[in-house]
Amino acid sequence: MRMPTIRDVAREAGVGVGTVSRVIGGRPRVAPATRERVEAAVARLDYRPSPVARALSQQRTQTLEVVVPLITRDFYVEVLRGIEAALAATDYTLLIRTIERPAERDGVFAALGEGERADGVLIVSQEPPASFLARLGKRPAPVVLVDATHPQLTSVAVDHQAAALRAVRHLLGLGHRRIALVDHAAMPFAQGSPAGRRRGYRLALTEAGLRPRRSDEVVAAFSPFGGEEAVAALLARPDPPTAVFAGSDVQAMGVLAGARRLGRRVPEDLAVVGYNDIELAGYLGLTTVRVPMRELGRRGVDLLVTAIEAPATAPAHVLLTSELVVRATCGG
Amino acid sequence: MRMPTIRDVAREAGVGVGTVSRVIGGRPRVAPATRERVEAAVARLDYRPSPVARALSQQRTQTLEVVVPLITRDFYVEVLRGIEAALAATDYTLLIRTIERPAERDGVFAALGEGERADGVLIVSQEPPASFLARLGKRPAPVVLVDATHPQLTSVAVDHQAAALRAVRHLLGLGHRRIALVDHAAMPFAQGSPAGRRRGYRLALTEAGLRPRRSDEVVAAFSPFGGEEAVAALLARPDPPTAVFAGSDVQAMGVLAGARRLGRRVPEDLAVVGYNDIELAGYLGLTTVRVPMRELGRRGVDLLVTAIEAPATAPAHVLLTSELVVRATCGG
DNA sequence: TTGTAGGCGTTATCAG
DNA sequence: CTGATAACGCCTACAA
Repeated sequence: MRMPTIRDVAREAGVGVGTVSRVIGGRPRVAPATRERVEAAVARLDYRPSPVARALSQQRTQTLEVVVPLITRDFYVEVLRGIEAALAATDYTLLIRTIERPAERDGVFAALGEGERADGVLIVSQEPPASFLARLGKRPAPVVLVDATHPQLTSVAVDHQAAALRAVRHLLGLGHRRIALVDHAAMPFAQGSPAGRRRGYRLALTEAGLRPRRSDEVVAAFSPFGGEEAVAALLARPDPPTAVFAGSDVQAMGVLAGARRLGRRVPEDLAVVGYNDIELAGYLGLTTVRVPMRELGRRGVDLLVTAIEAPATAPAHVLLTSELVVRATCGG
Repeated sequence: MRMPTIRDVAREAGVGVGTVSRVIGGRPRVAPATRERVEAAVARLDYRPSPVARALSQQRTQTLEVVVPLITRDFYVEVLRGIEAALAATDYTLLIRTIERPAERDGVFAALGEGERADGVLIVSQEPPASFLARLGKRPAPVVLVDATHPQLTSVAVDHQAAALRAVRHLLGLGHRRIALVDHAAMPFAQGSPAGRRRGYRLALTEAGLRPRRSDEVVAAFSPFGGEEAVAALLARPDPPTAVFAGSDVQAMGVLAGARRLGRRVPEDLAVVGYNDIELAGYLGLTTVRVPMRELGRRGVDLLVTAIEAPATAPAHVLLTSELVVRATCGG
């Protein structure tokens, strides 16, 4: 019932363990005949090397750890898919940690580089806490930030500000002068995307000679309901906006439905632009910002694997670009 | 730059490694004063025990492996959330393997119980291949099937047939006599849910004295587009159905939109029932079958952890029940 | 209560 | 080309 070990194989094949190790490691310098004997013994015993023992001996686990916030959101799921896709080409395995509640955050980061459980870490949409950075200072381990940035750490991010700027400029170009921003609240430790979008939004208005109004920036729940509530409130005002830029397609979907429910036509009465370009967006004919979500994950893995395999170089900062996908809801 | 080991701590604290091991393992029988000295040394050195070495020594990795098909679908994401939730209470860690393409399947299962990389395995919505089962016969390892069943393996599943039966019965009770089934194709190695639903659908019709027609069973792409195409084809027939039972909420969403686009009112002209009860369903007012997706994951973890910690007992088979959530689209 | 030695399964080194 | 043997870092007897 015990799993056969390399020693069992060696005995079975009548060779030393070193030779077996060379054979299963696919290393050269072993006589063809010997190799064959060993392979036969491996097959007969159905031997499989222990990844744990190998990891201890080589100081390498062939595992990547990824820290990701609540995996419900399409954004993270897409990033994960990108990570998975990139991983398929390597022989690394994925260890996943999610931070669903802020309280979990400290524990997760404390255990993060913990005793080399993984060869590298991918942190998605989170700002690493100071304690973690301090630890890194002493024993630098390969870490890559995805959809976040930090001067000392390698990262792959998207410029949310530039993306929002472009989206709002497009609406301005269409003649809109009252444009509302409907976004979700920033996550406790990842102000990133909503903050960037807000800056881009304000900048676009300012550029056009308009004064951004705080009352046009609405924070709504991250769901269609949130979007619907927000648009209802906006349209109930004496001077309603003629366009809405939403911080997520999910909220944009609610904006669309809410506007229609109130008898407004889209895009004639209200133009709507979303963010992310999830699968649903195409179906809804939603004009939106296409964020390279999978690419974020893929590049993250590339950078991490490079960092693991190459000697520590200076942190790289990759910035991916988003593009505006014009469909029906903006009237462009 | 080297990570401190238990030996460094022992030297620093002026004790033996055994004592340090006892302290960090939280075991009793160590003098308070000694314990304090050791803890101080641990803090000073910022020592963290190596999970790899511990795993090798204890033959236990404190890791659970989960095999899940394409993580895009809400169903799997929800199951994963359930798994995560249950895991949070334990000190196990998650190793994830996805099977996006059928070709990956063999490789994943071949490497599955491989040399104790994990203490247990959770297989989601997949029928384990014969080769895997054979291996299990020789060296039984804790495995739990989620949303799938096998006589020899512990499992937690939902009765898709019963759920479909109930949903279609409901439509029949509302007076519908032409009810179409719009479902997606079964995955290569997991006929499970579409097959079960089809049986339930047919059974309900038969019970009501109706003859199920093959032409009323439409296989559509797993997307809103798929649902929309399917409903368009159905409504174009000379004798269109008055109700549609969809195999997923995502497709039901397309059915809704497609029907409306063709000028049909829902539920007056066409009743629609979905499946799964994803978040969007509530928003759309979609009547649907609530599948306990998170619960599947949670129970799976419970069963697995039990199997790991208790001696091998007979395989348990847990069957979870779904309920029909009546909202607006069925006219009930 | 505490220290020491042996073992967990591999890989790497180094004679032969 | 091949076989011992010493790490790798920890845990668990066992002895003191």
